[in-house]
Amino acid sequence: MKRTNTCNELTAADAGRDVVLIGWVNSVRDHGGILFVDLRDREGITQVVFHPDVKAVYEQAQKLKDESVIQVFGKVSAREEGTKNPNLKTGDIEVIASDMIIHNICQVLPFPLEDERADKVNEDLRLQYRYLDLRRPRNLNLLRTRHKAAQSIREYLNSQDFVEVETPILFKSTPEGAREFVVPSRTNPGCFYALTQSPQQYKQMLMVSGIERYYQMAKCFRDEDLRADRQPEFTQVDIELSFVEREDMYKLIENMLKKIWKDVLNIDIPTPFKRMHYEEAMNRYGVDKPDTRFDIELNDLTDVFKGSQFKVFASVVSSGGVIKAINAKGLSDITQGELKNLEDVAKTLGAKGLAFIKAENGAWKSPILKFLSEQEQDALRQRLNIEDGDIVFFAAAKWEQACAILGRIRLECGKLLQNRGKITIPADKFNFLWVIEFPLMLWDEEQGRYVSAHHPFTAPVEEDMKYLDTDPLRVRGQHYDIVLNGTELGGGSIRIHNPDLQEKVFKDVLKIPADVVESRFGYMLKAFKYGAPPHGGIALGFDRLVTILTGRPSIRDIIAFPKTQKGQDLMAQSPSPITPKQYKDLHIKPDVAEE
RNA sequence: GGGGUGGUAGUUCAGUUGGUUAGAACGCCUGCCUGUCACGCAGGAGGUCGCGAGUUCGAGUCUCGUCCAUCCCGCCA
Repeated sequence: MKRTNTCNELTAADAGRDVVLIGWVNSVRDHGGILFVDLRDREGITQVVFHPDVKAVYEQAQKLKDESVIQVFGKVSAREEGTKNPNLKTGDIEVIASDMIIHNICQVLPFPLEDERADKVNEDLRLQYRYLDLRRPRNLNLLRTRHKAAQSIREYLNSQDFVEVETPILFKSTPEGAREFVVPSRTNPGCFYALTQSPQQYKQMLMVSGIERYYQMAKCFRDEDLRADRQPEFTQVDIELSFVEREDMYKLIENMLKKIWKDVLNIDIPTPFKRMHYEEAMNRYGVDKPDTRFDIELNDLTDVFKGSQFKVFASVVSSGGVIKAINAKGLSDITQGELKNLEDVAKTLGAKGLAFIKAENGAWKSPILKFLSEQEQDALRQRLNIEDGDIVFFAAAKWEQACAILGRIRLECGKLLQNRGKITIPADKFNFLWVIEFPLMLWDEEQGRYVSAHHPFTAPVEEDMKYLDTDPLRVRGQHYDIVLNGTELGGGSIRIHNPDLQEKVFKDVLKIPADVVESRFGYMLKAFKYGAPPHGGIALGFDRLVTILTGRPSIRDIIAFPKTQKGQDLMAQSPSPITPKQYKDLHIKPDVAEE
């Protein structure tokens, strides 16, 4: 080995020992007659001292640049009182250098690596030099935390007799779901693989195989536009079990998350988690992944405005829509700019505007006040508990849309109130929540047919089975989402294992043509006829999980080599063109014609 | 595909109603300095103001286009 110790190890007890350290030059402080180097490896920092009496080594040291890699031979020396550095774990000692090997002189850095400054540097520059950005101890530790979380998950699932199985990444195209990355097949001209969006079908096949308990840290790929919490390739903790019911899944995942939080953060999270029906989540919080760390909730006022003189609301009600409102308590001091922002948010979700009532100095101020009758105002005051200092926002639209609008407004108000110090949304509070009883189907206006709310393999809730033909929207699925502080960590379901029911869902309910069903899912339907066990599973977004564990704002922070919003790797510069020969071998032709 | 924000020195930023030679901090280079730990001190170099048009006597500044990054909507069965 090139070293005797790492840079976090040496203490006063080691004084007098001959040691070898190797690492990066964190900083050089040249005092003319004496020179200090802070030597850093992944474990810590140790101060190395170069004296001019060891002339050759001292002169070498004067040429050192930050981030160069050096190997230092020397003797541990206890620092004299007054020269100790209490901020450093090894601050009681220093290594007096007697010899040094310079392994690599570092060029001038493209950006500073010191955290406070580096965090402000343009992300595209940092991504070009991702290896340098990662070298910062903070970022290196993010990868180590990620590793720790993965270990914790494996330990837990292994202890529960799960078998980790690797499933193919080259799968077949399933155009029903997300847009896919497609891979041309050289040996099958004109045919393409698709990279797995998730190992869903493979893991269900493993259940038919009889593996009973499967997991995988599965790489998944989706060719959709990126977000702060979305990358084109990402990792799922993919789990599937046979002979289980929903309750078993809840317990399994609760215990797993409990262990992760204990192992990584040393925090005990209480179990079991709360459960909330989809409809309740929508009605109270306006989303299916509510952040329950703060109290503002939606109210339904549809009945108040039925037949109202206020035509805008009344007409929405008469056409089957709803009127919903939230009271952002204490936010009447909202600025014009902030109000405008909220309005813009509402508009991006399809609202025509954002009606509000401000309660200030004992009076209500609102552009819609003149349309509201005495009774309506009284009803609002009571139902929404409107007091001085409050502001109420309204949404009038179809149920889902009204919920969605106020769900977003709720989150925005939460931020504004938090900035004003009027509420606290604690970052260290972990409100885990199961959202359950989702509808199995949604009506897709564009396609003019029912579509699966999640995926077509989800089993219907037993007692709703009877509505499958008559009123599919009324059928709830045996689906569950695990939600944490407003983030969907994952979701899963008990699956259909009856081939007749599965076929019925494909053909009769989802109206997928028989030949398409056959080509896309034929092997599954066939497999289910050979002894398919009842089974269910879940997939948790591992990157999101680690993002939350580390408290980072972006998923990119906890991925070693993340891609930009356009899906590029700025360091390796992918994607990139391929050669004409490659096109030929792959039996494809370039088409970069203008749209 | 749509909307917002940003792009000025290696980095982070400032740059007034359009007006002389575009500034600061850190970094870099040179010199000095024997106890610093974000060492200090003195001096110096460093710019196609993302790119391309346009308006103007004159554009970092105004207009249009375009590229890149980022946040959001659509999308993510």
